[in-house]
Amino acid sequence: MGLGSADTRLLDRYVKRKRMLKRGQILYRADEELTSVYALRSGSVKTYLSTGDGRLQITGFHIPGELLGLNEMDEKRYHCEAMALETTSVCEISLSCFEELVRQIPSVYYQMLRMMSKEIKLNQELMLLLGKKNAEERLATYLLNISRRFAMRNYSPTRFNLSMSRGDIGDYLGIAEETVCRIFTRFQAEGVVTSERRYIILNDLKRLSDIACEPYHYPAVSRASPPLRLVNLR
Amino acid sequence: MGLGSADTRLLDRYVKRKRMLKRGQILYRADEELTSVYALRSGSVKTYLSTGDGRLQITGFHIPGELLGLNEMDEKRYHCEAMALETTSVCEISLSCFEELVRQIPSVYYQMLRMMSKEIKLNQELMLLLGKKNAEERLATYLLNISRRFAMRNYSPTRFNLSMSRGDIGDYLGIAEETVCRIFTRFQAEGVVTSERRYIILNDLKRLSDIACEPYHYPAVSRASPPLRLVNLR
DNA sequence: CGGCTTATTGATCCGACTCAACGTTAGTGG
DNA sequence: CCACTAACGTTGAGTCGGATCAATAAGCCG
Repeated sequence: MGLGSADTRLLDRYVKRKRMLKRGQILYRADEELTSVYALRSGSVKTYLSTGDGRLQITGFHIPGELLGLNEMDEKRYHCEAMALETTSVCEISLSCFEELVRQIPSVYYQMLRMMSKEIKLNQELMLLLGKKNAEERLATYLLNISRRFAMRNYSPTRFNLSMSRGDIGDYLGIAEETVCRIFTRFQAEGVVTSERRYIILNDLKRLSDIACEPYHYPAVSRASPPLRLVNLR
Repeated sequence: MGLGSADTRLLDRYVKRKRMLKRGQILYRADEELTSVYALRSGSVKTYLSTGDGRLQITGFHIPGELLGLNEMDEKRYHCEAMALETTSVCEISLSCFEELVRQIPSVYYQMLRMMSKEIKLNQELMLLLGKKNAEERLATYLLNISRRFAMRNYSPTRFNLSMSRGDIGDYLGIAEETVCRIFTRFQAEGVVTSERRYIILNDLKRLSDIACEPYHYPAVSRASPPLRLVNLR
């Protein structure tokens, strides 16, 4: 199902160059022609869409191992803008090289479908959140998603550092920065989480699940197949 | 890029059976195993996700020519529930048949990527709407999207019948049914639209674009490549 | 150390929700 | 074909969650 290590090594030959981004630097802009796809090696990236008058909606936070730019097959043009949240390293793979790769390793095609399918699901969950949940439910849902994501990578599901600001969280959850703060304070007062700026401890996953209005999953159940790794991380 | 008519005829052999649905009937449920994909022939379908306590978010309205169930490659399990909005006819294609088809016509693979890519873009636009737009902007955006969709199929972009109720529109736009009504009334008072229950006339596309906070496109510019037709319609 | 970004808290206000009532339409069964 | 009924659409009144504006504190980077 995944690529073997031989495939990974083969891929190394296709990698054009590594790029380092500092916090706030832009990887690509909306409407720009799609020339490359990017594999994230370290750091993190936000992608977002904006209205004509400057309001923006963050559509996703991306972490090492993920591939950026593959959702754009339809028009060969980036739809979102992508910005580094911290010092970030990506591998740039030119589109022609990537297409050559797909010819050599056809299973990548199927992997792409799976990745896009997963993205669609994530997006739909986010729509449910944006359309129907209140601010508390939004933040609880968000913290649980982060937690699962860390658990999947064998990091602690209950203690972690966020790479995004309160404002970014708000722009992702469709609420104001101030509301994010207030609810962090409220959760802290109730003992559900401990938060010291970007360092977060989740004290009660069960209660968070209740607040988020989601069924409770015991942490670190990673029955799902591992994500596709196109590059060696770090 | 698209399938030829020979391919379409070939596909006919793979179509297992046609299903007729009446308004309110369910095509598939969330968490059900993915056994078939469905090509919509006539009518319309809504897909939606729901929270544990019954709130729901409509993730899309689907019209003839579209393929349902292809977003589920990741876990081979439907993620949304799909319900007919009116009397609707679909072609059921079993998953094994579809996989056989893909082997015989590899271009379908690429088409699937394009379709999913387009869906991701639509979903992201909807996220921006849900996260950052007010009720007026939401309804204006919605009416314009419908209009473009009709224009693409050579129907009138300014006069049409909606197949969904006010409640459905609200559940799609993340606002209450009553709010949808009020804003229809307001738009009507301002002369931007004329609405007689589900029959809608858009009197001023330019003004709608301004309200929606989107750049104005002259109607019926369909430079985009036509959608994939897997079945003959009607 | 100084300037800048980020985080937090308070006060006020408003858009949209909820609840409720009522008119209208379409669908059903006799 | 008509009467009945349930679903749909509309409008009003009152309320409230979260936005906005504003001020201050706390880190962070050069």
